[in-house]
Amino acid sequence: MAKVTIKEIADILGVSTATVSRVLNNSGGYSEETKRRVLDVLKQYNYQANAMAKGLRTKKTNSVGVVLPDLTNEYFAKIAVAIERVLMKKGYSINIYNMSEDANKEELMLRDLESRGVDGLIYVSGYRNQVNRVKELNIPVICVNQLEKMDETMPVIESDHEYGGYLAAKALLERGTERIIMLRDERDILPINQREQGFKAGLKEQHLRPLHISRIPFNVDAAQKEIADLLKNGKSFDGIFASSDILAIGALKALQQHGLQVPDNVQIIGFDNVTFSQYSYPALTTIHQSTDQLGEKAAERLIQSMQENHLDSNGRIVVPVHLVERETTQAWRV
Amino acid sequence: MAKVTIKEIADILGVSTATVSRVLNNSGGYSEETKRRVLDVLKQYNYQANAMAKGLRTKKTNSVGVVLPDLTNEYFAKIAVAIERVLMKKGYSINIYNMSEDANKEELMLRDLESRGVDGLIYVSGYRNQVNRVKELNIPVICVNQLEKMDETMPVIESDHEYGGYLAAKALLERGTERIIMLRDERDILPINQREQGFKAGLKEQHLRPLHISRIPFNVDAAQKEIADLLKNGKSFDGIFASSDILAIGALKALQQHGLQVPDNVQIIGFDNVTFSQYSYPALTTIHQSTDQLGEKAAERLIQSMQENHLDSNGRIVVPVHLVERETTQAWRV
DNA sequence: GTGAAAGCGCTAACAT
DNA sequence: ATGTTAGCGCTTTCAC
Repeated sequence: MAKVTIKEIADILGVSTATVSRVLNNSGGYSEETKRRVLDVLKQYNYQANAMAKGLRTKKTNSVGVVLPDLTNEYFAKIAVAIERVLMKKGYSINIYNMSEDANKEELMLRDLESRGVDGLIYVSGYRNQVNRVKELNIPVICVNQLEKMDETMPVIESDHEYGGYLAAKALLERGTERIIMLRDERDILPINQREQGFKAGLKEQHLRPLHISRIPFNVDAAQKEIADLLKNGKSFDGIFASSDILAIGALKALQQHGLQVPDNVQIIGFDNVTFSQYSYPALTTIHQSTDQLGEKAAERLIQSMQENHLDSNGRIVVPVHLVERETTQAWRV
Repeated sequence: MAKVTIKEIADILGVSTATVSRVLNNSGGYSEETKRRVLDVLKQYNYQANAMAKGLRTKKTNSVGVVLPDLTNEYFAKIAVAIERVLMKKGYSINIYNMSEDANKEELMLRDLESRGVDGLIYVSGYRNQVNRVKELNIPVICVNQLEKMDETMPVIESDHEYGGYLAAKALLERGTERIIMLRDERDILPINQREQGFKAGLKEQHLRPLHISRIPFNVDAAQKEIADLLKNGKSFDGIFASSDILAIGALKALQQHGLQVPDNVQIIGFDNVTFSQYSYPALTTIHQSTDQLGEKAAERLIQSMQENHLDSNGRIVVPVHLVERETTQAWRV
């Protein structure tokens, strides 16, 4: 029951700890015969290496940190799980640092990161300053969907937000809408700005512009209130592009409470394809972001960096997005 | 930049490592004067203890494991975050073990748990056998909402599932429904069984019984299909109690697609009060479970166990639930 | 009040 | 092919 150590295994076999260690690490320098004997006893006693002793000696912990803004947000949780799936297979375990949008935690996180000696870090949705502080740890860092432009040396994995916005504009136009508004997260962050850019570019191809762009806090209630206000003020529109499904859901609710039919009177396209978007009524048409690919690619890239033991980058990886057509848009018309 | 060690601090000050260590741990045996000097240099060099060296020496890691079935499920993520909030304040960091409903991972988790030497463990939604295996680690373990009856020595924090079911029945009856069906997770697990018990007890008080109980897989589509089938087969009902919001959402969708009005023709009550339940249309009436309390109480209790260094229990803690009335039920009728 | 030294469990030179 | 040994960074007796 008490954990068995290398020394005890060695004593049982009458060999040295070095031999046991060699077998454990497959580092060669022993006969097939000893290998077999050692392995047997190891298994028999269910030997489990002491990670702290090993880490102290080797300066490698086989663990990586994952920093994200909010674990209760399905989108981030999915990315974390995808990262874990890949890293787990390679023998790494992960420490999640849930920032809870709380600046105080940053200091605590940095201390913990340093104290525990993670071998690498994946920073999801970080601001430039936050990421720069983390770089001082001198371990490989990968960003996923960064919120501000990083310096050139930072490897980044991101969704094709701009093309997503473009797809939304195109889809709305093809389905006959003409007076389109955009509902966007008020924060001046890269992914949202890029979605807006792409969206405008899509409209511009048809020599159109958004009728109106609302900048609102990132939550359902704000979106609901905003659409209700626009309606109350007599604003007339037949299409909405929301920068996130969260906002689209709020818009949908406001329209329904105002007695408007979706998609007959107003069509809506969201962004992210969160699980719930398929269960609203009507089900939300949206731009799909692949959290799986985001997480997997980030993990693969980090593993590569950790093995090659270099910190610098070879640029960005852009993960494609696509339109998921459901019920808040009409059948294709053109 | 390179991490500074106790030895370096000691050399700078011309004292021994022992003295620095004593100051660091507030263990006394030094003058106020030295304390001040040591603290100064510590701060100046931004000293950060090496967690591995410390852990190796003290056999304490100041970390606890949190095992849960699925991180991408908001319910579990919220519990994890609540646990973290409490433990973080006490200087613990947490390792999340996301089982992804995958039995293979259990072995990996146990190895990792042992190897990293966590000081305690919180097992969320575990089966008896799983928890028993974990008990062999000889560290304090707390269960949250266990899926099967544990032995008497296991401390458990759980929602009052039974009373929740009772509340749902009472609410449905008070709002005039008479032909009530229940939609439940098909798995034979404690929380769901208890909700059913309470629900039946509530009906029985009015000398009623559920018209029908459907056992279905735990996902939206299954619920939607089940209600669609019942409707197709001419089953007539005016109230639904779903054992989880997830199922309630599926039911709502099926009713809407069948042209039925909620709550006019059919009233629905769910369970859990997941974030999304307030944003469905109409918004879901549901039984609220406090993930915050569940997580906080589990963490507090674990801290106590770890400090007292005893493994046994003092029974169960039951966290209250309550009805959250929204739009899938009618106004109170008597 | 302070220092010397041992040792936690492991790996990696360096011997043999 | 195998053993001996030093040491990773820390805490904790035991001396003084």
